[in-house]
Amino acid sequence: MLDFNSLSLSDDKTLCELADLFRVLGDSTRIRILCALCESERGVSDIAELLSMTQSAISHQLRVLKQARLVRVTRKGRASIYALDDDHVRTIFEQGFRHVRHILPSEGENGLA
Amino acid sequence: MLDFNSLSLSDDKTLCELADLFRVLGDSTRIRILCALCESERGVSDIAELLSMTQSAISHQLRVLKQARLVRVTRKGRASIYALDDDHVRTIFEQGFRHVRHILPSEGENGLA
DNA sequence: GTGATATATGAATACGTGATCATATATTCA
DNA sequence: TGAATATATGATCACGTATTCATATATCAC
Repeated sequence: MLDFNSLSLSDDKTLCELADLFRVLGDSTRIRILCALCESERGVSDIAELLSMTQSAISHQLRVLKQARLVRVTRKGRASIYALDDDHVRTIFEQGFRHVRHILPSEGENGLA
Repeated sequence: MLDFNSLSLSDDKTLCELADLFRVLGDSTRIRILCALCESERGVSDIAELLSMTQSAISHQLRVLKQARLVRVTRKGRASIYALDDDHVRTIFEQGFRHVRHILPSEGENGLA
């Protein structure tokens, strides 16, 4: 557990970085990209085809995800292979899903998924 | 652990809800409000003063946070007291911080906080 | 009831941003 | 080298949204 007293309002820089992280996650295209990468690493055009979007749109979004340290790239020939930067992203996702799906309707851990 | 195979691209509705949740978290004002509420429940004008913002701006944002089920309200006299909806929010924050602060540089759980 | 206080809300505006189009860069192969 | 393929990038536009201002609603004290 982290110490949330350290999250006091004085630490504005960290809070802005946190908001920035969530802002990057707050777009359905980027979420779908990350989901695609949860399964396995992929090239740009593969992702574009998976999501039925243009290569350009995906490339632009991958740039955003890379800047946020959420994905990493490796060149393989003329392809850029993108992957989740670490398993961290999965954990953030997991908590988000718990909220969205109301696994914890109000309090208590008795899952009624 | 959740099953991330269930996060396949077919489940677009859930993915959009997830993006919506993160979008709400992706604003520094709302993050600061939630942080203020991490400490204790508070009235609107208290929050406004804490963040040096207008009552109106805070009220508008609290509405967004309420719609996202991130905060709940109780009336006490003429004051509306806002609080985190559940401890869930803290957990989501925690994961976000872990990423921002790079507590896990690449992999492994050995915290070098 | 009136006045004071606390919050909510609607309209307007300024700003950020996601997708598109055209084009540039990079890599492989002949 | 030149053609083909894969990706990156800059400009533009349309749209969403955070804040402000003015005002409405609600609650308490009298």
